[in-house]
Amino acid sequence: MLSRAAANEVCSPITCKDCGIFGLCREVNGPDIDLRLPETIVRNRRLLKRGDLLYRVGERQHAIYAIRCGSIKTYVLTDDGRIQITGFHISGELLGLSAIADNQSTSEAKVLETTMVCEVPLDVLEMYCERAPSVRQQVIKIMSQEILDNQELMLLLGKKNADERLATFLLGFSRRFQKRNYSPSKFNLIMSRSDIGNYLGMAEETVCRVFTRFQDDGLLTTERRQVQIHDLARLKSIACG
Amino acid sequence: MLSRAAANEVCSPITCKDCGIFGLCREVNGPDIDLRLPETIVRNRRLLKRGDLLYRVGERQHAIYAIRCGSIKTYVLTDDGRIQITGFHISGELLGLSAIADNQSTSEAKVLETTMVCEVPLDVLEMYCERAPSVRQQVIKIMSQEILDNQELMLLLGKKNADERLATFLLGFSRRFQKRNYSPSKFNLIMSRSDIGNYLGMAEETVCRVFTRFQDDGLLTTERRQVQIHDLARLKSIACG
DNA sequence: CGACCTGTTGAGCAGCCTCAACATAAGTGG
DNA sequence: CCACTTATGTTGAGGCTGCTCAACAGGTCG
Repeated sequence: MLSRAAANEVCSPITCKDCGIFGLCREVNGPDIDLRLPETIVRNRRLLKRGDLLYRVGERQHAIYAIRCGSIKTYVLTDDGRIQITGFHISGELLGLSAIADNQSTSEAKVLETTMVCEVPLDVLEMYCERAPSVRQQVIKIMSQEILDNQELMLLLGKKNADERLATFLLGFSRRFQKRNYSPSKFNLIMSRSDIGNYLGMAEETVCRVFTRFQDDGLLTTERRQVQIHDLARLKSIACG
Repeated sequence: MLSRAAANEVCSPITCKDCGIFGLCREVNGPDIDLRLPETIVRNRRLLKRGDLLYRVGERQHAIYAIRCGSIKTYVLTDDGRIQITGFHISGELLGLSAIADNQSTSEAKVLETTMVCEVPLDVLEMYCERAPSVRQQVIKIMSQEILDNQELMLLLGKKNADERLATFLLGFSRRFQKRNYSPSKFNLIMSRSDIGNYLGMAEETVCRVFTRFQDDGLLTTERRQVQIHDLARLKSIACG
């Protein structure tokens, strides 16, 4: 069997091509070339290992980040330390958008596996938003998309039962992997059962039980974090929106 | 006792002063006057009555909206028609930001009481984003703030119990009314118990029961939608983040 | 090899939901 | 203006989904 890293993602030599702001970089080097912006929008790259915090609550935040390869979870906290995971982010996705409001992060980002991120300082981003219309439009589009994703999670947390939650979760990952030309029916989950449960608003044990039930029903096969979906259609009907 | 409308909001003659894009309008008429933008950013105003839909799922959406006076609830739906209310919006707030991603609304907006909205077409907004840096920054800030608010709701839906949910909800409204120079401790809720329950991910009956318990504990007094909070500090400690 | 982390399964319980009945306010039409 | 209908809010009883606590198996890593 493939190792976890090999199955989902492969880190290639550092280029701007695969990062979440690929579009931004492309625009800078392409259609808007008349702007003669001397440098790339990415000012720094950082290599992080499992458990590292990319940013934490209350910290001043001067940049947004794009994941080049690897994966990161983001979460918010209650006063007494309870955690709600708000997203699992994989290569090509942007992080830190909620900090733009007041340059201060209200959430935390923890690295799940060895991860490379591209850093875009907020002032550089602002400069590009000023000069490159397509960059500006893309930033707004990405933020709008994040609001949309959050709405879907709220629907899940507020109105779905355990089966629907897990089915929705698996479908989401299936689609995201497919978009990156990985298999939509066979993939490695990058996070623990406990993290899945936290994200979906249910106990770790309940996640296990639903996985077991899905497996007994012939919907899928699991072996720890490796998932093989056998009946995407039925999974969709369970997920229900 | 004051009527519901009179207690919370008073509609003044139509100016741009009180709407959510006041800042935008101000900028257009102020610091960036050198831009010589001929018109105001608001192109249309609409008067809506209780039950009207401002926009609905799947509809093409060409504008965002600012509430001048009144109130509107927004919600998303599952395939089988379950609803999750994602927000209650009052005067001065912006709606429809999630539609920018693909010019199509994935949520619905239903009017709770007679309401006046200002309409800003997306292309006009884009034009102002191009020419007025402060408008651009403000739009991004507002979207960032919405992401932040949604994160708080996810925390509530995923990790809080019934008491914490209602306390958090009441505090949120207390703060919003205070920001508008209304009393933070005495106000009219603009929505039904059923809507509160839906928003907070709990049954209408549970909302009632928690209200009753809070009242028995001397935290507050209610009479239908009129709420008087007696112990904001204790409510805060219950809300827990 | 032992310590630890992660995942799985069982038993019992509790918080909240569902269903039902009723009270009161608000809306509607004659 | 009143009688009727409808919408909204409140309270009770009982049941169910999913949580908590606990034990254990299998990987992983020093």
